[in-house]
Amino acid sequence: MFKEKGYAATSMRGLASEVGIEAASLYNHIKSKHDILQEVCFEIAGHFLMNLEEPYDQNLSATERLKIAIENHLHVIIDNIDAAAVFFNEWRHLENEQLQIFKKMRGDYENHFLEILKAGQKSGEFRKVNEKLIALTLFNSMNWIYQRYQPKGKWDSKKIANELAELFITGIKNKN
Amino acid sequence: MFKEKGYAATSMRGLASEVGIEAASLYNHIKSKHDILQEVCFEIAGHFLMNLEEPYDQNLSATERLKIAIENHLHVIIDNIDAAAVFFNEWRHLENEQLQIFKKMRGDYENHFLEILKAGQKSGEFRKVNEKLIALTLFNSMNWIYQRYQPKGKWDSKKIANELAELFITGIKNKN
DNA sequence: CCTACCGATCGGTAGG
DNA sequence: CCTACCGATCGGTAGG
Repeated sequence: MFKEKGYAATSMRGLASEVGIEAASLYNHIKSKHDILQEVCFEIAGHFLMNLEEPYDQNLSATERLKIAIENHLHVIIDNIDAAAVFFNEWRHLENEQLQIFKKMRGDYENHFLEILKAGQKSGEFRKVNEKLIALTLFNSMNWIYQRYQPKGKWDSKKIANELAELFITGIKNKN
Repeated sequence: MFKEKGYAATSMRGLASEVGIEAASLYNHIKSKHDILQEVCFEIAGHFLMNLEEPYDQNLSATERLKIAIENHLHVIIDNIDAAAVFFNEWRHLENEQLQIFKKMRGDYENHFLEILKAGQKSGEFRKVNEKLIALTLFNSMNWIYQRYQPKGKWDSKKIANELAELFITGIKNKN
């Protein structure tokens, strides 16, 4: 419901009737409406950040690391498609410290892409680009997929990852 | 306020106090809260669609047409940055026919990118790609820019357009 | 898990 | 443009 109507437009009574109980009964399972949003957002944030913590083989090229980062990112979205939608659209309804923590996590995550781009330019694999612009473009170009991906549809998550990785890597490769 | 808090979480009283009047007085200028959303969404939709209606030189290559489409699209967003944010985030609060019209317009617009990709593959300018996936990726990879673009910041709208166009066109060009 | 209820706030209208 | 107000609905609590 958060995905379809948005956090603010979803009522506790609406959530309750979806589960078949009264609104008051929800409070035996959760502390508040905000609590649900927090749990969803930070659960997904945790999935994304886990991808960063995996130690990577130092021998991997920036190209290979970028490909893995794209694959991992897409898999988190596709494996948690409804929660990912809430994560991307409703995070701004987080409050105070939660919002700060969220923004910090997102920044750290974006920096991962930035660092790979820098490494690739340094090694000569990638051409000279506006790293920040391209890192944000790359990041955001994957984040719409929850809107269109259908679990039983004709798109396969591995094919999507391969196609997007090829698009971007070809797009920033040094020509030669 | 729709941009920062979202449509549902923005109250008429909040809007009114931002303008320095009482909530009731707003209704001398607008019909309803929904009306404001509609006007914002369809104003931007109109800007996007105007880009499609411009007749294009039949001699232009798909590559050149794609570049122009990217430039036009980014300019609409950058020239209407707050309204564009509402357009992208709040359209789902449109109702009934308005929502149907909106989705149809968006579909038509996405098809424009799709057609350029198809034309480029036919002419041999572009390699074989999953056109629909790449068209949606291209479309969505530009739509985050309102989140980060600062009118007085260091990014220039033409530089952004050039850099993104180069990224994508290089990414789908035939190798030779 | 429920009924019953709280104060607050919502979009909007009447009437001036 | 305002005051005054409408019915509806909100998130949440008390008490069982």
